[in-house]
Amino acid sequence: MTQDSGEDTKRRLMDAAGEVFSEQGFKSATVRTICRTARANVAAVHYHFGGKDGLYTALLSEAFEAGLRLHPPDMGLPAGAPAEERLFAFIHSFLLRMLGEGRSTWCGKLMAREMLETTHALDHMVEQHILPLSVHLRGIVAEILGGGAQTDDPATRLCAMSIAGQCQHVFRSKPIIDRLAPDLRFDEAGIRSLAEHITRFSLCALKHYAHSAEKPTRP
Amino acid sequence: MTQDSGEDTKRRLMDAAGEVFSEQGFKSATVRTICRTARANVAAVHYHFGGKDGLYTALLSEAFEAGLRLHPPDMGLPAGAPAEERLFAFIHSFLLRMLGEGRSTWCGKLMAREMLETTHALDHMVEQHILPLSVHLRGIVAEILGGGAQTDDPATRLCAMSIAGQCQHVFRSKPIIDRLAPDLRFDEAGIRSLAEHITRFSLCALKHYAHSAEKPTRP
Amino acid sequence: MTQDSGEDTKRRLMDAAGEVFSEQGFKSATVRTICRTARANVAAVHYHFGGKDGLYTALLSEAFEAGLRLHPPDMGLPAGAPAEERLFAFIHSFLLRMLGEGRSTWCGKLMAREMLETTHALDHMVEQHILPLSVHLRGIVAEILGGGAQTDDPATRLCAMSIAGQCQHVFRSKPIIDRLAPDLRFDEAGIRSLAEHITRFSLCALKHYAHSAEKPTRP
Amino acid sequence: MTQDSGEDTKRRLMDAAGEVFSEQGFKSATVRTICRTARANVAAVHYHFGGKDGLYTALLSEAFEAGLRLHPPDMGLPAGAPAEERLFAFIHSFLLRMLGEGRSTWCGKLMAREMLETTHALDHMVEQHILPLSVHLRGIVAEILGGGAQTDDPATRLCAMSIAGQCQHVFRSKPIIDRLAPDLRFDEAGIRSLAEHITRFSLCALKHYAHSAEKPTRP
DNA sequence: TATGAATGAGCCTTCATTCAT
DNA sequence: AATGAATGAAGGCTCATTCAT
Repeated sequence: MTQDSGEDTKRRLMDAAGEVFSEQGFKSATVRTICRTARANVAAVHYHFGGKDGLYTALLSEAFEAGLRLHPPDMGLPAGAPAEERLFAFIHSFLLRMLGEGRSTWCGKLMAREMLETTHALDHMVEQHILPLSVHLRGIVAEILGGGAQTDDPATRLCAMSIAGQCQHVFRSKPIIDRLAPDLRFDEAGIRSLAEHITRFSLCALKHYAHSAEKPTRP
Repeated sequence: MTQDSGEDTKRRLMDAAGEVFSEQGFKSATVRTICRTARANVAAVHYHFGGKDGLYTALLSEAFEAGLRLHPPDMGLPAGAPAEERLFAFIHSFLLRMLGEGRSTWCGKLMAREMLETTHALDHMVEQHILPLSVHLRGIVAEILGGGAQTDDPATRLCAMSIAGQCQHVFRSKPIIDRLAPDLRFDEAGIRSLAEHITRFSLCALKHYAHSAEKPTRP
Repeated sequence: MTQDSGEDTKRRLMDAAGEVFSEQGFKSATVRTICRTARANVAAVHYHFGGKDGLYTALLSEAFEAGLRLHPPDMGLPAGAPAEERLFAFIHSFLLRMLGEGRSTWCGKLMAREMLETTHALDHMVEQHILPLSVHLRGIVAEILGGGAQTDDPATRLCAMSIAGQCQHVFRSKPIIDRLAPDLRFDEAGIRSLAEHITRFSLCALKHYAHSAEKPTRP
Repeated sequence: MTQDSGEDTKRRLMDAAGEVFSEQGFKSATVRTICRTARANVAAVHYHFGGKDGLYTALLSEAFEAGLRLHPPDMGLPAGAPAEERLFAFIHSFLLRMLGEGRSTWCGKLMAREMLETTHALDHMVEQHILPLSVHLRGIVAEILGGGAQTDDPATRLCAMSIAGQCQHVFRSKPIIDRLAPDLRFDEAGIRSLAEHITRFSLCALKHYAHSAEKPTRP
């Protein structure tokens, strides 16, 4: 209708796709539903994105970037800040990206679905966004582990995985957590509390990991 | 064909459904595929389970119990065993249930799906199986935390969540982990190694959690 | 509905496909039209033939065979009959197959369309049905040409082509012939007259072909 | 883009349509493909020709005339040339128009299509171009038949049809001929050879047709 | 005059489900 | 209890066409 309706329709389609895909998953979501939500024609998706796949890929890319832009993993901290603070920033921003409100959470939901029904978009996503995040976290971890730990050491990798796992859990198991611990709130303060716990738990672990027994003691 | 094919067909359908659903997801899986796998007629699913949904629900119920029966959370340890060993057993059995081979893993995949599209089956699942597991874990955690920590303390809950999160992560983010760390193997030895790391990481954390600062230090 | 409705529906679909495909061509014809004509469900085509392609291939095969069964190229003549008579039989049956009435003419129409929009079904058709016909004709031609002419000689091939061309023309250019020579009738007697002309024309040519100048004289 | 693109675009569209329509057929060819080939906008076809149909009709008209202009049926021979030479010229030019390269062949393909789905354009085409060609050929044929044969005699008509049929066959059954006789080439020399054969075959027939038995002998 | 965007009808196909046997 | 055939509702996609600029 308007002169810039070209980009406008594209925007509306992306927004609608974010809603629908993250709620129903790639397979379940239908192009028709997305277009109805976006008040656009069925053919618009194919015109602008080349098909359902194209729309999904474009969405995934954009969602990740939007999330990172809103809640960058260093949360504005200077690169020279102490590792402890940088770890907290990483964890806090992680939770905000996935538990916060608005379109920044699409990404988390979409990725969670991607874990169940992997599409070809995942490879690109890992290379482009997830690997850098992983390197970032492992840099912090290696510094805290100390003792000459490197970013690529197996121990560093495992510890980073333990931290990422804690972060993702509160999001991915939300339905269960809601039932087991109904008093946990996921508002701004609640998210901050969670971030503080995970940071504290992880710092304790990292600081003593190096001096702990390789295998659990068996007296 | 055979005379006792009544119950037999039902059995074969469940097995096939486990395979197909957990590999392709609920929506992607087709009744035809399941029936072909089970060497049964297309209409058999509707005859025995009333439809695709019914089959899925029936499967979900059975899968959890089968998993717990195969890899009980104490792995046969006596109730009086040291908390460290019981923690390792809990973590190890957790991983085995989800990363192992065969029908014990169906449950994990199906539960992961349930996190995205909650059905009425979840409430029953939580009450019946997950809450007991949670209590079990929190018992161990409280004991290790020491200092009079109770099973219901917020700190205990959070720490238990951190442990469960680490366990679930290796399973739920498998597609990503496969890409980021292609050398990680999930055979028997690999699973054991993972369990050892998570136990070690968590023990370090638990043992020093009580004496750590509430908030990350800000020197 | 009835017990043998399985084969019945298949039959009706083939009949409808013959009508629709031969009138509209492969691309233009729609599965819906065919199914409506056959009073069958849209999905029936995919159930019985695996798709539009499958139905088309099956139809083409069957139509050719039905035509040949109804009007065999020797028209019942003994193998030892004189070559002239066998040539007439070949030409006459050719015209009957394409200009006659009923389903035997589908094949001609379909093949005509195949010449314009070749589908993958053509290769099979050539190997299975057309090559044998070609060999048959060339056998007769070589015998009439005399002088030791072989079935595979270039001259034999060209002459056979000239004969086949005449036969096909009356069918393929029917709309034009109807306009240029409106008095030509294509009833039983008319077809016989045409066959007699083509046989006469071709016999004259074949009998003197060998002794004619290689190139048209240029005095 | 350029100032004179008005007529220029129309030209390019016609050329592109000739290529695409004659290769893919009316239904298969898409407006988009044609416009892409012509480096024109999707809407250009509708602007200049009123739609896909209009473009096709316009093309059909032009193609026939272009073909006849390029390869006239007398191929420049004086009207007084011997009938044998004029027959060869007629046949040769016929083949060149349909088997040659470039835009002269569009006509043949489009006409072949018209035989299957007659449009209102055919009547005009017959009156304007085909009837004159028919008269031309029948004049030659009557002369060769001799014995006072007239242009309008049934025998003359039938023989002319036999000749036209041979010419059209090599073009209309090309996909089959390519498979049955893959060594036949349709380059300049190949086309000349074919014209020589058809002329020779037809001359043999015409010269003895009058004295042959009405019906094939039955000894 | 020419264009990029938008439209809606229609196509082939797939699927869960039901029916008659 | 079990089967093969049939059904109808979508689903993704393509296409000719139109619209606003």
